[in-house]
Order: sequence, then C-alpha cells, then structure tokens
Amino acid sequence: MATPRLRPRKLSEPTIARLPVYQRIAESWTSHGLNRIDSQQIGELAGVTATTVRRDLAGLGSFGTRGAGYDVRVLNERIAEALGHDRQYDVIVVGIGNLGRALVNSTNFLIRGARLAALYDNDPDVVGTSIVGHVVKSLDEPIVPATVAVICVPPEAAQAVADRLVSAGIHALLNFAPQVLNVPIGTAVHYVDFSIELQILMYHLNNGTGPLGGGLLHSLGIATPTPTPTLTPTPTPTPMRGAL
Amino acid sequence: MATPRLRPRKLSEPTIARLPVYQRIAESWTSHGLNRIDSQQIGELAGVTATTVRRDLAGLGSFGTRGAGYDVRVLNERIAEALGHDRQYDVIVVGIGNLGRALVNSTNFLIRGARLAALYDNDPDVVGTSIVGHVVKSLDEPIVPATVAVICVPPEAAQAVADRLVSAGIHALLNFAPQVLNVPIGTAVHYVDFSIELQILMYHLNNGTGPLGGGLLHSLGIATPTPTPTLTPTPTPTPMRGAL
DNA sequence: GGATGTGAAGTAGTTCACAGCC
DNA sequence: GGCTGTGAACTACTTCACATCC
Repeated sequence: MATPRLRPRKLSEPTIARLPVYQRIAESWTSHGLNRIDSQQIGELAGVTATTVRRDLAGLGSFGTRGAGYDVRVLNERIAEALGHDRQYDVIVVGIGNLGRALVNSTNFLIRGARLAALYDNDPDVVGTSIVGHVVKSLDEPIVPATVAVICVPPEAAQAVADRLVSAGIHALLNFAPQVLNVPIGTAVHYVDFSIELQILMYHLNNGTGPLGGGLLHSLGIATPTPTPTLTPTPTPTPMRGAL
Repeated sequence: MATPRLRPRKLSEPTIARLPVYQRIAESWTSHGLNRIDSQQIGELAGVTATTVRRDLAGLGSFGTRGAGYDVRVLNERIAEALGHDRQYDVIVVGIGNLGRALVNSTNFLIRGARLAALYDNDPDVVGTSIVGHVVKSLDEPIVPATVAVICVPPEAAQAVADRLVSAGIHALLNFAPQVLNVPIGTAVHYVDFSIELQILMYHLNNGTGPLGGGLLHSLGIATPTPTPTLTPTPTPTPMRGAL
C-alpha cells in the first residue's frame, strides 16, 4: 500500500502559517542547487525550534529520512500540496488607493495560484484607469466571480463593501481596513492591521518583555545558536535596489 | 489604598493583539456619545466571546462595574495605559516604494504615539524627493535615532538593512519583506506577510475548514448571535470614498 | 436583576526525550 | 553516528460556570 497521501489530516493554525515560510526556504535551497535540509537548519532559517519543524512536517506525511533530513524538492512539493498550490484561484482587489496599488504591483503578493481577476474602486478619478493590465471598475458594476477579495478601502466603507462582496458570492476576504467585519457564517475573513503590529511591538518595548513573540512567526532574536559557517545557502550579494 | 495600577502584570500575546481592537470600539462609542459598554457588546463588535473580553480586561485591573459593564472612557484610558500610548516614539521607514509610500500616507498606521522621524531609500530617483513633509534620505547617510524601524525593501535587501538598523541602535523592527531576519537577542522583529495571509485563507477554503481562524483576530463569521437591533452605535452613512 | 471577575476544566500548541530507522 | 517521528509532559489560551458585587 503506497503512502496514503492527500487529505493530510487537519493542520493546526500555527502550522499553516509556518508552512509558507518553510517553503520559501526550500525554494531558496533548490535555487542554490542544494537538495537536502534538516529540521535544525529549517528551524534556524525560519526562527522556530527544530522540534516544531518536525512536528509541522510530520503532519504532511512522513517524507523525511532518518539520519539525512528532508529532500528539498519533496519538501517543497508536499507543502504546495498541503496548501493547495496546484489550484489556481481568482482574486479581486477593492479600493485602489496607495495600498491597493502597492499590493497589485508587488511581486510578492499574488503568488502560488493567485490570479488577479479585477480591480474595483468608486473614485471617478480612479475608475477607468489602467493598472497592471486591468481597467479599474466601478463598484456599481457587477462583481466578477472570484475566490478571494482583498479589501483596501477606508474603515468606514469596509462593512458595506464586505456586504456587497458576500452577496456577490465571495466567501473569503482579506481585510486591510482597521475594522472588524460582520459576515455570515461560512465566510472567512482575515485581518491585516499594520497599526496593531506597531502597537504590539511598542508594548513589548515598554514592558521589556524581552524575547517577545509576534506577527506570524514570533521570531525572537535568533543569534544563530549553532556556529554554522553560513546557513543561507549563499549570502546573496544583497542588491538592495528598489523597494516593495 | 488606591488601585495599585501601573505595571499591570504581564499580558498574554493574544490579549495584547486584541486590546487595540477593543480600544477602537471604545473610541467609536465615545464619539457617538455613549458611555457604557458591556463585555457582550465588545465581544460581538470585536469578533470574540464575552468571556475572552472579560479575561483580557481583568488583566488591566478591575475597572468594570458588576451589573453595568465598563465605562467607555475608562476602558479607553486603561488600554492606552497598558499599551504605553502616553509615550511618544519615533519611527523610521526604510524602502520608499509603493508600500512604504502607502504606509506613511495612511491615516491608520502611525497613530497612538508613533511619530515619523525619517524616510530612507537607496534609489537615486527617490532619495531627495519629499513625502509627507520628509525628504527621503539615502541609506548612506547616518540612521537617525528611532525606536522602531519599518522595513519595506525587497526580500533580498532586508537582512542587510536589518543589520544596518540594529547596529544603528534600533531594536524593534516591523518587517514587511517576505524574509525571516536574523537579529541579535534583544531585538524584536514583527512580520507582516501579505501572501502568507492569502495562503492561509486558501488552505481553509480548499479544506473546508469551515469556521477558520486567522490573522490577528480569527473572526469566524459572526452572525450577530443576539438579535441586537443595532450594535454599531450608529451605522455611519458609509461614505465609501477614497481608499486606504 | 444583571454583568463582572475568576477558580476550575477543557483545548490547543510547544517542548522534551527517546525509540526507531538510515 | 545522525536525524526523524512521536508519546508524554508541559505551557498557554480559552471556555465554563458561578460566586460576587452593584
């Protein structure tokens, strides 16, 4: 009986958030021609303990080799599989202000199956303009079918926009507005709130809560515990050009 | 003996992330002339249970009134105190691309004591230009003293920038680059990674993990359990103008 | 009556420590 | 020898349930 993969049992929330980080590490190693990595190395690069890495990966089925770590290509594959990167899905962005524009122009945002389907705004100066190959539509126009909607409107408008998106059949929202949304059961909302992140940082600074955990990865200062010569496959000449 | 406040014992990480949300709710009620709120109402507006709200607030000292909830003004005050909003602190932003620009132009980012101290970039086309009253400095210039640095550079440049900031004496970093940073112990790093948020959302969609938790607040669909007439103090006419 | 504040129970996540396999 | 995978212990957070006080 072959490995019974697919439907890799339910993963915990923190695990899901860490997988994309492990995957980035795997890709970086692949692109540097390396093909084995162990939990210790992943842990150092991701800012978590080796045990946590092993538990997370064990949840994707046992594909590591005792004594030799993980095959980087398989690691990447298994994570992609677990996160559903084989499927493509459509994303729309509502609110084409500075942030909306920054997101759609970013090479780091719409990746791994995400495909930009449409842009919406209600500012007459913006509607009709073209951005990354899409003409910004008015919110009065019908909402195109999509899997996820990204909300980048001011907080006062966020609830109304969310209502409209939900009734258009979109049940996954990524909300950048500092506003908790009231949505029907069955709709997923994720919040990204910049100022809250800053405030958390300040709390720890004020209270000297030394190590301090955080955003996604808590990443306390990892001071490269093992005196590994160079962990990053190649330190990359750091071009330091352009900006996100 | 008066209430022994200040040094309100250590708060848990999830609690700290929720306090800013409660505070926003308190401010909204204040601005609508309301001055009492109970844990049930806060919970519905914040997307968490009433018990969680009470536990969180109990950690700030007992200032609620049994039978009558919390005084909105005191609530706001206590949270501000706990999060250190009395102090002002300087923030610098490194990497003035689309995202950096969006952040400094946002009215929702640098709030509650945060004060923009300087902007840095290394693109000659950007250095010297003026944004929100600040001339963008070159990264070759000395780093001004600041409490927090916001990193908005491409991932390849992030580690080098972080090293520079740390050696300039900045020990709190808010990193928007999809790159885990290696910093000395004693330096706090928080990560905001847009694409990871999208990926988490997709995981849940693919796996039908119904309720689904998330970003900061997990906020599963709250379908206004109690048939409260209108919880938002006044539904606000939703101007829906402009964008973040 | 009504809502807070909190022990006690329950649930989730992490870390330890080691058996098992290469 | 070295590193994975996992039971068992531990720690953290949430939820229950109720005594307490306005």
